[in-house]
Amino acid sequence: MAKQMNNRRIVEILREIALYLRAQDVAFKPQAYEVAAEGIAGMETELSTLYKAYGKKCLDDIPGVGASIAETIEELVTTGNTRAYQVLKKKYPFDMLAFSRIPEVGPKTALLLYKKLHVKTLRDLERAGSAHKIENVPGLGHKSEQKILRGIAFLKSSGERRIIHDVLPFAQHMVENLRRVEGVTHVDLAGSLRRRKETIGDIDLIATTRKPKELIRAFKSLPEVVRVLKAGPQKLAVRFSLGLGGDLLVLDPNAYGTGLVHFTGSREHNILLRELAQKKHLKLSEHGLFRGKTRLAIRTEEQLYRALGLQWIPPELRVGGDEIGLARQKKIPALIPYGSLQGDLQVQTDWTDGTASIEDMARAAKALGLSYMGVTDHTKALTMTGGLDERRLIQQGKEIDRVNKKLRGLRVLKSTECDILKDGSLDLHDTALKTLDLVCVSIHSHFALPKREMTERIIRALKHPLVNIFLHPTGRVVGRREPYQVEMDRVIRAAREYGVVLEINGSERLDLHEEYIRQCVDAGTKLVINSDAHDPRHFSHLDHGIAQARKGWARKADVLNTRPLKAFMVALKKNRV
DNA sequence: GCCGTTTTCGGCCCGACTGTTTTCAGTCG
Repeated sequence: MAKQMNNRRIVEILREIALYLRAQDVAFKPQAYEVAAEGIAGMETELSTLYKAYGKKCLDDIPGVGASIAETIEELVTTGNTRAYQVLKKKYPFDMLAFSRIPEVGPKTALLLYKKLHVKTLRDLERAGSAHKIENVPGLGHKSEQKILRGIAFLKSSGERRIIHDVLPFAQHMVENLRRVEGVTHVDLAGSLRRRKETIGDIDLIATTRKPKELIRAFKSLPEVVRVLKAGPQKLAVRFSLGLGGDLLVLDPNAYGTGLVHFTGSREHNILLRELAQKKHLKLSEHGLFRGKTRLAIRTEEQLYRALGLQWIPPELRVGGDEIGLARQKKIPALIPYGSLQGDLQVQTDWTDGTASIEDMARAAKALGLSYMGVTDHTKALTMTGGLDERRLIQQGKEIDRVNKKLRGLRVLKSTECDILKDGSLDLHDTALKTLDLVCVSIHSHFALPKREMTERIIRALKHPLVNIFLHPTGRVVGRREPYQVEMDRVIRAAREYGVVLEINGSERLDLHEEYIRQCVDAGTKLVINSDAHDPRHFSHLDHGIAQARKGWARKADVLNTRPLKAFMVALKKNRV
């Protein structure tokens, strides 16, 4: 194997090839490269490892990857480069990917800038703009130059996508304010926020109103809106104070369903829907579903999907993969509903690195409608958090007894986030673990073990007869830490075999990734969704955990903490063989 | 370059907005 080729780099190369092809007006191929790139972008498993294990046939199941792109990927994985890309790069040696990230600059403009100004990097381009060279390029002008310079400044300051945990509350606050504007009948989130992608690149809001001018004025004057980029009667593009851009789309109330689908996306999902409509001799756009010039009476999303012969598809599944085929066969399951959790099995307190007492955390959990909560403070191997040893753990049990006596309506469970040591043994003695209601385990050290060794280490821990739940199973933190190297298919099978439940962690870890959740669902490996709260405010993470589960096609029955305490404990013990 | 509930060949999504243009191309979602 040559240079390490990770999925991120493969996706970049496929996207850049697509841009070069678009710039040269090549028909249809760019779309093919983009679809393949999106398919790979949604995977958590590295193609290079899949390829090592299964060879080229591991590429068969990726939507949009056919014979030719499969060869390209094989070339990338084995040699670290590909002929198709090298040829393009040699002909046009400039940073196409970076230029195209500038708002309002696409592949054609990017290529034009390179050809006329011989600029290769963003820095070159910025210099050319400052020297007023861009405005003299035929087809561009002063306004374009200003826009490009502003765009580059924006790129420098914003740093691309943000985690949904930061963006969702920000966007919901705007939605609430806009709903109060006179004449407004609907305001909703659309785009990647509604699909609950783990990172968000822009914020899309959609609305209907009897008084469009009032709504547009109110939107422009929101404190969150710092700059208006475009302002038509139906569409406004702005930049928000969070450092992201976004749109407000004002829809015809008679076409709210089709508008909602259109602006929810994904782009790839929409293309598949419109192709399907076309095959039925219909035309689909944000304005409705049309037969000839007549608009069919479609008011809701459900009606639209039905008219296309499909089950309604929840936004979280609209990725442009296999969801449309399964919807045609009526095989979209009832996903786990938001708000359906009855307990939270991972909560830290001020006994270690949490900010609040057991009692305060319990009251916060109860206020959110939960009826049980597991206290999972760290164990002694994690010295920097003041992890508990056996003696302190038993002391903590007494405090939990005290809180349980005092508190009605919520049961605090004695638990632990027990460290899995390097060799797969546990950080606490069985005698202490036996005093607990349930035992959770996780990894916080030796992240860099070779894959085989890491897998054996984890499986040894799962085999331990007292272990119930494996927390944040891959160690990832969105945007900050890559997952450790581990054979997840083996872990998922072992969890099922030994009756251990895998956690979906709703904090900024979002661990498990949805790809593995779907594998768990298929394998019959049970799941729980936890907040990993270190503070009373963190129970809101549960919602992100549910979104994650939904993206992984999980149903209520797959997630054990949707059950009342008694049934949960029965399922947890029965799950153990 | 991909794909199949009319297809292994012949198709391949739709409209709003802007800028630099005298009628349209490029970008975006």
